[in-house]
Amino acid sequence: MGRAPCCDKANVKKGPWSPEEDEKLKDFINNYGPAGNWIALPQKAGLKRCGKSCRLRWLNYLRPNIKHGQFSDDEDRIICSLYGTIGSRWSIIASQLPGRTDNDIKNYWNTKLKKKILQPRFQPPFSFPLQLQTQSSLSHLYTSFLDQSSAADSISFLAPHNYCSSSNQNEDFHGYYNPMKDNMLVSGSCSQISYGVKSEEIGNFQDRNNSFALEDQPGSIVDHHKQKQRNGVLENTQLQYDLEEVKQLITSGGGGGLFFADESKAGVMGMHYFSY
DNA sequence: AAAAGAGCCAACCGCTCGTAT
DNA sequence: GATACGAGCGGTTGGCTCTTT
Repeated sequence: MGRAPCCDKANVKKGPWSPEEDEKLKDFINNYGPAGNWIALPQKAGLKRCGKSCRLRWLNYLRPNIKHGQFSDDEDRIICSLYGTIGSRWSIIASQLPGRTDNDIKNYWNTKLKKKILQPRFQPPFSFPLQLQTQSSLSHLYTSFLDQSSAADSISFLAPHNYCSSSNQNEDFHGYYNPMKDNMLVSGSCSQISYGVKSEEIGNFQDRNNSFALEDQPGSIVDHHKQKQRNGVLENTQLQYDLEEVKQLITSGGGGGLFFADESKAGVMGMHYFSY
């Protein structure tokens, strides 16, 4: 037996709210407060709506100090930064932006901000093969990658024929680029994209001193970059994807374009790659 | 001017979590 | 500890508006 419905679906109105309904809801909440029992509210307020619908309408539209309209650059930055850190936890992100609702931010991210920030902002210091990898040959590439690494059950993020990067500023991740030249790998971290010659062990390779900063802002990003260059060797960070997940991630990117990693496994967010 | 496609956003759905019993 | 239930959350959708052809 399933769970009892929260309201009588047959007798509740759906769809856009009318001004009269808005007034009823506002009046009721102004008189009795927003807290309490949302399920019982519609009946008390004389509304033919589901309690959840009332709650949503109040939180996203009717409550005081709601901010609608254009997001500022500062708000953009906060959203991007938090998304990079915690992912799509919209309610938490909204809590950092007074007047904004989680729904608003979610819509804004999905329709505008995501496209905006995924525009490549810099050119890599080398040329990638121009032809796009075909779906049919993708499996060969990452299969051979697995074979070489002798890691049959896990693999680091691999982006065949793609330039990979991360917008995450807190966590370090290394993504790999595996172009036709088998001896070259590209590693991306939260602060930099590097490339180098693969050594015997997958994941350890010599930095060819062609690292460059992902961001040109002052602060820890640049410091981190220097630190990496001092070390000379970039170590691998296994992200623990199994083969099927890698296939899924890569193919869901359509052979190019972008995808977002599952941060619960990768420990990073905002990972994306571009094809050239 | 009309049709088609893309963009946008309010609202819904179904799930998880926390709490009371 | 098990169960029931409301609150809250994130993903998705439907339909309206805007833009392009």
